[in-house]
Amino acid sequence: MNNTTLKQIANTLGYSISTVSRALKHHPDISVKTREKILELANTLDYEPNAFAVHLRTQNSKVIGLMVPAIFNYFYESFISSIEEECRKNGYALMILQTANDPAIEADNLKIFRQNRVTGLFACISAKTKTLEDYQKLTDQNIPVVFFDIVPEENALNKVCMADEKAASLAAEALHAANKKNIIGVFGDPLMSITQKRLAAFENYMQSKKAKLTIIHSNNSNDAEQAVSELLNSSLKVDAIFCMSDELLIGVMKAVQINGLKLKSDIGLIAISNGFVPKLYYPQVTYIETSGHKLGKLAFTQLMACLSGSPAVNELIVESVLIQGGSL
Amino acid sequence: MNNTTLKQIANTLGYSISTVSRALKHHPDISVKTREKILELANTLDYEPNAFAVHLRTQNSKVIGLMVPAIFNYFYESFISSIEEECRKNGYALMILQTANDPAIEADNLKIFRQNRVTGLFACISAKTKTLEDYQKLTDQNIPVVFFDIVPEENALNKVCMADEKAASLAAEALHAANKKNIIGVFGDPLMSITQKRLAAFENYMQSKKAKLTIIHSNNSNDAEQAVSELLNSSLKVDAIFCMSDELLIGVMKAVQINGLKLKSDIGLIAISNGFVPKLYYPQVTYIETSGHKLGKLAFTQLMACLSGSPAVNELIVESVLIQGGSL
DNA sequence: AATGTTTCCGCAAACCTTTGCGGAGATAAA
DNA sequence: TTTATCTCCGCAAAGGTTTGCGGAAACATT
Repeated sequence: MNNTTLKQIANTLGYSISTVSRALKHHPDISVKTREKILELANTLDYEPNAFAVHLRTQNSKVIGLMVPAIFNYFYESFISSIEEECRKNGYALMILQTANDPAIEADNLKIFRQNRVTGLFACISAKTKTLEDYQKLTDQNIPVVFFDIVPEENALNKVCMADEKAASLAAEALHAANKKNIIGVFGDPLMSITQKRLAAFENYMQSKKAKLTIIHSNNSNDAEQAVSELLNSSLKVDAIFCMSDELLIGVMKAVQINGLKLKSDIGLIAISNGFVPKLYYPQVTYIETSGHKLGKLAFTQLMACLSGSPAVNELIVESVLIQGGSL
Repeated sequence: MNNTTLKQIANTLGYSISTVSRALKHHPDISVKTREKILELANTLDYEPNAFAVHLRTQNSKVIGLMVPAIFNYFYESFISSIEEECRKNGYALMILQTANDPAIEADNLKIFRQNRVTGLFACISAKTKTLEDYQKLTDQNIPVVFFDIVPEENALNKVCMADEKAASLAAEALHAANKKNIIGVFGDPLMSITQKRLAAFENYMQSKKAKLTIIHSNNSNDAEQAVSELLNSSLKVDAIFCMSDELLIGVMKAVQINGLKLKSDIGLIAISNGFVPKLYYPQVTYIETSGHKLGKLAFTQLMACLSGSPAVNELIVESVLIQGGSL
């Protein structure tokens, strides 16, 4: 572990540590000649400031935390990818932890974030999170938290999320425009606020158009496949399916393929999605875009605003847009 | 930033800092009574040790670095997810950076890792990486590097990767067993060693079986879709397709669907894959599994071995296995 | 020649924790 | 009573950096 330190440079050159430190960051107090000498030696010695010492001294970690249920997820990937990009551009490092939707792990993770004195945190609460007090501890320590995607109900929090109601009603609108009247709606865990919002908006629109709606709730793609398959083989008349997420869409597409149905001619399909899954099929599945990438940019901006002392607590929304495929 | 420190606890209780420090980690020198008092106060004050101070003092960061071309990738996700799991279990935090296959960004990232004095690093070199000297700087500082998936040619390095040759010949074997004779092989960038290995093994086996082979190289799923579509519509006789990666498989499946072909009856298909993409379709695509998850576990074990002082530089291989679908 | 300004640099404290060493008091052994 | 052994705790240094303040030398101004 022969890392070069300021001290080493200072000693070999006969300057003080403070002079070296200042020279390295082009402080005007240091003469050009001295600076050059110091920079040169630092360079040949591959000097890198010890981040721990810097952070300890400056009380600023330049590390941002990110917590998601699972990295391995069509939506979060693009969010993460987008955040990482912004972090690097702005000189932050990114620390990522997964909760696996387990509140115990979630609490552990928050502790790790606190220990590492992250500058800020992006958090997607696990579906089963009951209390926010562990998050509160962070904000008590002036560590801003920006919740994204799956966010708590409470008001006085920073949140960025998709326009859930809007996305669901856009989908409903598209189904109506395509003259679909007998519809299966595939939704996720009824306890999640995201499910509730999307379901409410979807039902609301559909009722106003007098469509016949069959709602099912599935926790994963396998469940969705099973449930939809059963319905398709029952006496129920179905002319279209709506999926509230990519995960569920995968199951539904499996069911569609297994039953030998052709999209559009045999059955209509629309989903709320990040875009990756719908494009795997031909014809492409028509979807309402919820861009993790855009959400990431927005979340980062919000966190930066918090860090620069903006007191405003915000709830920001990324608008959704209909992407035409060939499935409706 | 009212973080509680050892000093605060010590002062309010009238003990010295060292006593508090020891009590908190159950050092036998401290009496039970004292320890209890200290633990209690620490608890109500939500004391968390300042990771920077700890790391600075102990010279051990407990942070592990991970660098990939892109997080948003079917293979790397599962690798990352697996690594994150192990890290958390072992008390390490994980710092993730993307290279976007840009050597300049790659160098920047390595600098960030050095500054943060990561305990170890998992690295997947970008396709265009020319020199390893930036990596060398890390190993010079006793930071072990484990290369994974796309690894340098050099010998004296820690590497974990898939059994590339074996995977390709397994696929070839399966094609032969299914009596396929006119085959399109879809491969990636011919400059990547992973492509070369897989191609060589595949061609080698096929030649021995006198199969008619048409090889194409594509850089992404769109290219693959285009190229395969053209071939399918040409006069070429084709009874099966082989894809060396998930990315390419997506394109090929698009072409298959667009041309209205049925897997197995119209055309055979086999891929080397992580498993996620093949399972999206029905029938499921038969594939040779290259598990990012397993690779992650292996890589982690190897890094731990390095950290515990094992001098052995290793090249480890994850064996591949055929997963039967319905596409052959 | 005396005073005021710059220019350039070093001192030392602070950030928070860990840990070797030593020491005071209490208990046990002789 | 003296000596040896424990028990429990504090001192102080170290890890690498940043930064307010002060000071010596050089220069410019009267």
